[in-house]
Amino acid sequence: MRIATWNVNSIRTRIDRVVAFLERENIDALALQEIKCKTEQFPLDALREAGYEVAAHGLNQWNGVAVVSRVPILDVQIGFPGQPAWNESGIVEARALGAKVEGPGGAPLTMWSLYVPNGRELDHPHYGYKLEWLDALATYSTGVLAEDPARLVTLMGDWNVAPMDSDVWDIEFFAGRTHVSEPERAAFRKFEDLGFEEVTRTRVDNYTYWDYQQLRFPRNEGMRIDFVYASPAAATRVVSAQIDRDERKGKGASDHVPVIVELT
DNA sequence: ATGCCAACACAATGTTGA
Repeated sequence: MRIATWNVNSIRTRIDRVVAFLERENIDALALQEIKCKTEQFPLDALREAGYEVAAHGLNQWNGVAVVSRVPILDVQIGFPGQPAWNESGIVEARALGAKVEGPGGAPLTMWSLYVPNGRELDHPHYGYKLEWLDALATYSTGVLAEDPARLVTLMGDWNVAPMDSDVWDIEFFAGRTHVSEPERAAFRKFEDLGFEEVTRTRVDNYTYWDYQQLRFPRNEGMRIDFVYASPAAATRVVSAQIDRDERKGKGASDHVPVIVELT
């Protein structure tokens, strides 16, 4: 079974690229972030024609997450228990959707599509929100594994954290900025302590994001911030991972590219 | 060989992203 995650930066703008990607890469289930539309605005028709069903959650033009699947979606969770609200609004943003799908060998697989808050600046309230958000996700994930350690779960998406210096094109450029600070990195690493394994790091070496500005892609000045954490049982089923760098090319590309994981 | 920011709402700019 082939699953993937992709910050698509507007599903309505990029629906054709998404359908082409699913078919080209033979993807069974795809976690999307930044769909940038309300749930009812999600373009379903082209995906249905291609044989995919959709679980989506979008409140407005910001954020928004979804899972697109050609294997049956058995259950959907909007947000995770304990997910913090964005303080300035009090709204629990559309940044997490869990879809239980018919997974490898028919075993249920819960795919969490996650769009971790950006943080903006180190002294901005959004940064504290980001750390709280990751901590709350870790707490929830601890409970999930405690209930049943054999569960197949993937925490996949745009983590907005570059865990290692080599995950950014110039660590000096990021001095004093978000994504590389130690608290963010510690919050990311915590999932390893809980028993999750980030399954792409050892299998593929590439950036997953290049800014639209400053010729970042032609110069290969990117960031690695999209990851797939797998529960212990899911991690043992991983056979390969790839980063679809070619998706960043050409007119109408998202600034992120898909990360693909094959499970057996 | 990828190319100098893009998407949204809303109607001229403002917000967000990383």
